[in-house]
Amino acid sequence: MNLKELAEHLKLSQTTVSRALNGYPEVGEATRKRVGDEAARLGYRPNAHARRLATGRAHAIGYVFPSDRTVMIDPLFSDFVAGASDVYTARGFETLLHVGGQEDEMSVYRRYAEGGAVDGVVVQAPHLADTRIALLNNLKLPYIVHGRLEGTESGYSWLDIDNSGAFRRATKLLTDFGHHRIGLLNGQENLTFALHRRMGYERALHDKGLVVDPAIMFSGLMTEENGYRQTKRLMQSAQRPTGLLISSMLLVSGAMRALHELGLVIGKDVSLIAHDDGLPFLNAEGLVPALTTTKSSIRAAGSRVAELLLERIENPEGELPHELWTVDLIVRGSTGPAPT
Amino acid sequence: MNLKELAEHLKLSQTTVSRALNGYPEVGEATRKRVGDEAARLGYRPNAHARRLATGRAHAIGYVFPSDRTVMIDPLFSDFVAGASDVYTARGFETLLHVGGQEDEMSVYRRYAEGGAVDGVVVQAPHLADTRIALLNNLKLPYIVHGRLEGTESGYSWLDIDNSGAFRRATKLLTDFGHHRIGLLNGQENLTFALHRRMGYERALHDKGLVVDPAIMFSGLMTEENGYRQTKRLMQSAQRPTGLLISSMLLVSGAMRALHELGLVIGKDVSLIAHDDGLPFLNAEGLVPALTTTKSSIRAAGSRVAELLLERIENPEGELPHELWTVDLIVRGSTGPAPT
DNA sequence: TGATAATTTGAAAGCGCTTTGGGAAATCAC
DNA sequence: GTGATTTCCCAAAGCGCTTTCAAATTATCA
Repeated sequence: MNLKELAEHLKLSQTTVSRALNGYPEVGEATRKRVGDEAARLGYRPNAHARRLATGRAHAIGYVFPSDRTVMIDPLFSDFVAGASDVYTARGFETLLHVGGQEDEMSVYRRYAEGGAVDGVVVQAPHLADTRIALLNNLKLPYIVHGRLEGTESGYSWLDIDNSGAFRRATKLLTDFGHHRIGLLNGQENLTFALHRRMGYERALHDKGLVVDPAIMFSGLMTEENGYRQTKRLMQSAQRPTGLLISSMLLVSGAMRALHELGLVIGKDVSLIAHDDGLPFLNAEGLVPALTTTKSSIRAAGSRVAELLLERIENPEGELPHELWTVDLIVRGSTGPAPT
Repeated sequence: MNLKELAEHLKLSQTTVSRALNGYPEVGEATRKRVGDEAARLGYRPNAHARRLATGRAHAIGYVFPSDRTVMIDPLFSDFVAGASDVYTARGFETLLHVGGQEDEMSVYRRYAEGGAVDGVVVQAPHLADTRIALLNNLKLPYIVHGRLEGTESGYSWLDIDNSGAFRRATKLLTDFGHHRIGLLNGQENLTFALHRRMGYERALHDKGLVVDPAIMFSGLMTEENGYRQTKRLMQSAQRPTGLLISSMLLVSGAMRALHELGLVIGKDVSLIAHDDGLPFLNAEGLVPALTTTKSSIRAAGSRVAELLLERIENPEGELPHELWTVDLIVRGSTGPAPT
């Protein structure tokens, strides 16, 4: 069943049927209803590709992830995309996913733009030497960055959480509790989110006149195993920290394992604050003790990014949107006064 | 730059240029080279939608996930899709993703099929009352099931791992070690993979003449928290198990936390075997003690499913492919003789 | 009532590609 | 040299929609 057949069946022109179905005003209410009813009854579905060709709009958004596992390794991405998918579907957009492979990220963008495969893309996990933005500007492919570039916040649209502020507050909570030796288990610091977290952490230390000691810091893949190993390393060092800031729940998972093994009591011997992206399978509140966290839903961010991107596509000449989300600090049982 | 312009520039017809670019034989080698070179030089990219419209093939595969979180909750899916994406891109296919939202899974399939949006779909996580297969058969939309339906293995194409065999062997390992009270922490048993695992487990118990005790079994969401809670429940019950079979690494993560808390030594007081999908962020070998696992890479399965689906699309009349993968049992330090 | 405006419908062009059905030129057999 | 193949290329149709431009119908008003 295609438009032509439907039109013939209704004894109307394709034009009218198309208009009726797409909500154009130049069609009588009676006709519109008749067309709508028949289309539904016969199960007519417009051919997506024909529509795209005719309108020149892809009605699709692209998500491209690099082939090296550094980002994919983190299960965050599924929640992020899930949050967005809702939004797209509601607006009649498809979600295109591309993960790794031989073709590098840049040439995928190029292919997307030049072949008209998508109307826009979401840029994930910006890093320090990120060249994606420049390319996308060049290609005139609308995009929105989840996160921020380092150094500049203008000239592109973004949505980010206040990583720096969150970690600053978290660190301050610990210093206020009397901790003066606080470790940091962070993501790879060539990713701006991780860098910002470190900056917030260092800033809070400076505020209190405390030293920043690289010996009790870690930056790398946020796996359970790294959480375990690094926590062990830190806690077995000569001057072990009494507080730990941890950038992801997976790192925490390993960290807690290490602490248990060392016989250290969380919230007493050592205070823990983790960043919680709200992943459904690893709940900070369900731990014992319940974790103090800086919390921000990655799924909600995914949805909002999607909305902003669609707005941008509708109105390419408008202001470049940007949003900075504050992060909740939720104090639970894993933080307490520094041991004396 | 479109085909017409490229053709004019080359002083050739669109026909010839199209054929040269797509590798048809009716074009001279010299011409083909000239066309290819110019196309590359000018950065010509065929418009994907026009091609789809002309060929009637979408060159896209759909992945649709239900809106309830039961599947999405598990980060497996990202690795599964990542494995597939490689394959698709190499063959010029896009990956379409749809997650939840108002529209239910079934109507997404319908839309995909009737609107020609995709050439095929991958069906994930089949469950007992699964109606997707019937619908897809009806819609004549090629598909492949990752997993199996309950009761029948013919009439549809599938790729599955031998869940039943894996858990049977794992259970046998424990019974051979002298365990006769073995707990099971499983996924939701309306999902066939989980059901099969339980069947393998029960079968092995029967083989040894051991009773199947529902009191030391759990079926539900595979979250860290459930792993923790259920392990606590089991180990605090009157007749606590000396062995534990666990369906996912996330459950294990919680289980180990509970065991540490209870002061039970893994591999001695209690033996652990987990199913490991090869997720990069939670490594069974890195745990202490290293975990005995039934291991099967979900990423590899994702790739292979993709290949099979593409074959099926190329040759819709061919045999329905199916593959059953055996699962490795890797014995490490978390299993040992039953305590006396 | 006739002129004008507003509403409703249609014919046809066009989006950028693939592919059918030929046709011209080159090659071959004899 | 002729006719039969083979090789290489092209014009034009068509995929299923949207949208422009124009026409037909109905409503409005002096």
